[in-house]
Amino acid sequence: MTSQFAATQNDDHLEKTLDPVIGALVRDIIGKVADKWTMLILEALDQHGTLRFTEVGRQVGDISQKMLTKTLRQMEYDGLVEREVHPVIPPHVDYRLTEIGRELSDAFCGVWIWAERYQAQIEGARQAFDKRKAG
Amino acid sequence: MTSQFAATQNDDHLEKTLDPVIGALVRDIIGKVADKWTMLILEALDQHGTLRFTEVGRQVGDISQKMLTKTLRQMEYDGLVEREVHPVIPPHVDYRLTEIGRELSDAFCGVWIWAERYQAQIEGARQAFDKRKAG
DNA sequence: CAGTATCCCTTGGGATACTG
DNA sequence: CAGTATCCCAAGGGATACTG
Repeated sequence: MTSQFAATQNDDHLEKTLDPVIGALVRDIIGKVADKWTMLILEALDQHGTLRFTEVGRQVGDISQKMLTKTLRQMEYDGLVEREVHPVIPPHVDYRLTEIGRELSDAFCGVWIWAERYQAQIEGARQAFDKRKAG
Repeated sequence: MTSQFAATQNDDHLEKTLDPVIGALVRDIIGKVADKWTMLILEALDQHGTLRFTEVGRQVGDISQKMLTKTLRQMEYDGLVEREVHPVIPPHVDYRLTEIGRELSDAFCGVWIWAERYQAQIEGARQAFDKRKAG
């Protein structure tokens, strides 16, 4: 804990911080999973079921090979995707969501809908903010 | 578009990428909002209603003043939080969620629940991954 | 095809010090 | 109290080249 906001020890009437209720592992998981590329890949695999490496990249669109590899590895590590290698030449590798990957995709669904629904309002808020600062 | 996975032009039978259906602005919004600190602050303000600058930091726990300021500014810019300055000495600044901030918090709720529910399974997947690579 | 390795620049993010 | 400003290091992330 190196936070500049740690509660003082004798202030025991203070409400607890998020730490105890949320837990370090959950925070770590959120840190890994609340990521743009993860969300995009989750979405792509959720829509298409099974995709090859290159197909995932094509579906996501604007992603470099490096980030695609890295994000897929992390997702595999966390058990969100299954990776199936067909030992043929040229190589053929399939990716698909696991059960918990699908569940996470479902959980993020609400966030996608939120972003879609309020994009105009967010744009408005940004312009209002700029105008406020300028004026 | 600098992706290495762009569909070739004459392959018009290919399924469309996520780009047209998701949209650049929505992707940008997700990029801003799918962030560990944003999620934690959203959660803190959702639980407590209104908090002062320092209180937000204390509730989040392990956040530096720099990231707290920066994240709160971005959230204000996007219209997720309202910032109310009381012109007194010493300064007093209140933060609270806007309507769309609360909606986003709700949308993220499913992700928190997912992380909470599957943390053991994720830990298991990680250990299995390590063992697979080691063995 | 499905990567890995390298280079190199940008951003994230903590620590510390200072200010109205 | 609620910030800004500065320094500095680590991680993100694109481009290119190479490999089984």
